[in-house]
Amino acid sequence: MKLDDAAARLEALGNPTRLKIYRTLVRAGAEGLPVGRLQSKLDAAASTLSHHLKALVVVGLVTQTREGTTLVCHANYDIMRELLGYMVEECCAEGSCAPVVLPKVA
Amino acid sequence: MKLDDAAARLEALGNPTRLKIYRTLVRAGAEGLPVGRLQSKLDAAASTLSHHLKALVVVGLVTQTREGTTLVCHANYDIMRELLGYMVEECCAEGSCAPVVLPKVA
DNA sequence: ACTGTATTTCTAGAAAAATAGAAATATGGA
DNA sequence: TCCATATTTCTATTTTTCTAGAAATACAGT
Repeated sequence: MKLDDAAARLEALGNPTRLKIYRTLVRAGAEGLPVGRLQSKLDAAASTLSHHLKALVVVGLVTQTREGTTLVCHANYDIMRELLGYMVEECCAEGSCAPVVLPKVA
Repeated sequence: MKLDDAAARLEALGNPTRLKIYRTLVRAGAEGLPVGRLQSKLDAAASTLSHHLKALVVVGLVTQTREGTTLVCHANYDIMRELLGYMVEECCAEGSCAPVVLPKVA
């Protein structure tokens, strides 16, 4: 992952509303959640939510699949994995190491 | 870690200049780097660099220790660890799981 | 106290982001 | 085709961020 891509993804996550959206989708797992469901859960104006969702989709952290009249949103786990990898990459390459021990997660 | 703290930290990293600063510090390891060294490495105006560093310090991702006339900056690995943990926490709690496999790092 | 180096704070202008109402578009069904 | 529901795009306003020059502060040495 390039630095600018990583920065763009981190920026996308670096807003409370968007982080809440993303986490809600992570919790939802593979089946995802419709936009409308997100809207009621997060209690945001539809246009605002759409705006934030777009920001997450543009950087690849969220994907959307249409099911009839509703749009279902999914967290993209691959991109998240890459982003996490980027964040700890090359740790201490030029100095003594204070190792970044990654947390254990399902 | 609270959502707002996580968002603030991600936002701090979500700027190419600040991400470069942070990664440079991660590479530098435990001994850190003086502000001036960062400035020459990244070729930024001193005031701009100071501004960005402050943003990283405020959210706890970077710490500074004075050594005489120079300020040495260090990546805070503990905070990074917590942030990474937060990002994958509660994966799929409400749905079938597309597991987030964490990357292996030193 | 005076000088030099290191770094921050002040300031201000330009650019970008956040919010949300209103209008527009897309889909499926009657 | 017409309607209802779902979602986005348009538009505008307010707020925040970015950038960097100039001035100020901090420290160590003489």
